[in-house]
This record gives sequence, structure tokens and C-alpha cells, in this order.
Amino acid sequence: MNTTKDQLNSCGLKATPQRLSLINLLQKHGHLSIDAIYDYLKPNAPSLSLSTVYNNLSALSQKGFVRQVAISGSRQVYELARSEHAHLVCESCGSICDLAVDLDRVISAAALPEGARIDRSDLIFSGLCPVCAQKREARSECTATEGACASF
Amino acid sequence: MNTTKDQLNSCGLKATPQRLSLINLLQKHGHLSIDAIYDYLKPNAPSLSLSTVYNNLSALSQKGFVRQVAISGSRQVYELARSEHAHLVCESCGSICDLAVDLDRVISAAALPEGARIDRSDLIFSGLCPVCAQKREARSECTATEGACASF
DNA sequence: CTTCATGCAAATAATTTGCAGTAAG
DNA sequence: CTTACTGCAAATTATTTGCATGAAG
Repeated sequence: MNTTKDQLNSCGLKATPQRLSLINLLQKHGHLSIDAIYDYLKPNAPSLSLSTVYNNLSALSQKGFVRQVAISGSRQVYELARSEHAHLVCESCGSICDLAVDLDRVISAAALPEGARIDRSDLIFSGLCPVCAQKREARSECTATEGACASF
Repeated sequence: MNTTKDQLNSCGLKATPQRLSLINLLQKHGHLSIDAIYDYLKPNAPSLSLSTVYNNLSALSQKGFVRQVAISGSRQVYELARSEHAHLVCESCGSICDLAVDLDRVISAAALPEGARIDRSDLIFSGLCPVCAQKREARSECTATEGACASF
């Protein structure tokens, strides 16, 4: 069978506990910033160093295990590489959710120049998630700064 | 008529020389990082401070004059807010070019959840621009690190 | 005049590097 | 055994803040 360990080994990366727990964490939580990753892992691995997190994320990105997602205005986040999908970032609660996407249709909606090669596509929507959008409607006249409603 | 100065004033921003030259620069060069902006402006305004560039970019973004574009793997870049468009980032030469895009088609290609509100969409393709793609083909067996072919 | 913007210096945050010790294959 | 990985400290790089001066409206 194809364990995470085997996958790592097969592309020349050693399966260290730090790496395995990092991958495991990303499997559970979809999108995390460097700091969030560090904060999650630290309690169970007190000796973990932040530079190891940096090292591993960059090693894993190079090998294609992990994808770095840049969101304008926020910190970079990292996710496990999976099938292509879009992201919806909620400006109110900070949640990021994955959206199924028909990549061919996205590509055909853009006027790509003849001869360009596309290796990667990022489609990110920013706005309000359904939960926050509804809350916003409820107290529509109130311009107060809104509290968080989901995870960061 | 509606000069840049008037536009700034009409939303409560003073039209300082620093701001005007920043806007002017972004009009010429489409997408620039903070450092590139600073390096461009500094020679003609030796007293310009980097924190003024930060301040202005953030003031101008808040008022919607400027858009911050996050590109995974690179530094953030800034551009003047214009009609919606996609970006093609060339991994080889670093150039960024604007692509016309049919936003409705992009949105309909994604499975957006019921009730979400979309305030902004970012569609970024990464790969090779036509020029670099062609060069790559020409010397296809050569895996050498490629030189730059356009501006950064 | 009054408020906002600039520029400087200093503080803080983010990321990278060098290296000795350690563990994975 | 050998090579790659970890963790630490230090170095860089990036961004933010506080404040006095100066300019725009």
C-alpha cells in the first residue's frame, strides 16, 4: 500500500516525525498559515523549531505535496496538493473554504495569449461566507466591527 | 475635468507629490512590488521614505485606487484598480501580464455556496509566457536555469 | 488654521542561513 | 555508514509604529 511514508521516500524525502505530523495536520485542517501550523504542532512536539516548519513546507512544496496559496491582504497559507479547486475567503470571519471548479471553463473564460503554458491556476474569491453574509443582513444598519464566526 | 488630484481629494486624500508620482508610476508599469516602486521613485525624490510608500499604498488600497495582488511564491504586487482582469505570471522571466476575462463565466465555473457574497475575484495563472515557452521548446533538452527575458 | 502626510529612527515581525548534532534509509 | 533533517542562534529582510516637522486644503 501507499503510505505517506512511502510517498515521501519515493521522492527522496525522509519520513521524519515532524514531516508526518505536519502532513497529518494539513489533512485535518485544510488551510493553515506558518504560525498556525507551528502553534498546532508545538504542544505535541515541544522541541519543534520554526525553521523546521519553514524547511519542510518548502521541501514539500517543491516535491508537489504541498501548495502555497497566496491570499491578497493576508498571510500565505498552505494546503495539501489535491485536485484543482477554487477558494472562498471570508473577509469577516477569515474562513477559507474550498470550491469545486471546472478548470476548463475558467481557462476558457480568460483571454490567454497564444503559446502560453499554464502550470497552475489560482482562483480566489473574497467576500462573505454564507454565514457571515446572513449575519450582516440581520443587523444591516449596524456598521460595528464584526466578531469572528469561524476558525482562522 | 476629473484629474487624479480631484479623485484623491474627493475621497479625503491629499494630493501630495509622493502620491501623484506613485500613481503615475503604476500607470506606466502595470504591476510592481513595494521595493520596485521605491527603487523607481527614489532617484527623482531622494527624500522619499519607504514608510511613505507603505502608507500610501495602504491608504490608496483602502480607498480602492490601488489593488494588492498576491502571487503565490512571490512578493505582493500593486496595481491601479481597473476593470476585472486575470493575470498570467511567467515563472521563467517573472513578467506579469493582464488578461481580459469574462467574470460571469469564471464565477459560474465555480461551485459557490448559496448565500455567499463575492466582493473580489482573483484569477492568476502561472506558467510560461509565450516568449519563454517558445525559448523553452527551442532548447528543450537543456535543463539549465534560464535567464531573464523580461522585466521584474 | 487644522488636519493629514512625510520622513526618520526605532521597534516588531517574518524569513533565511550556518552549523553541530542526530536520526532515517 | 551516509546523507538528509532538526533545532538553535544569529543574520537578513519586511513591515509597522511613534513622533516632530512640514504641507495641503
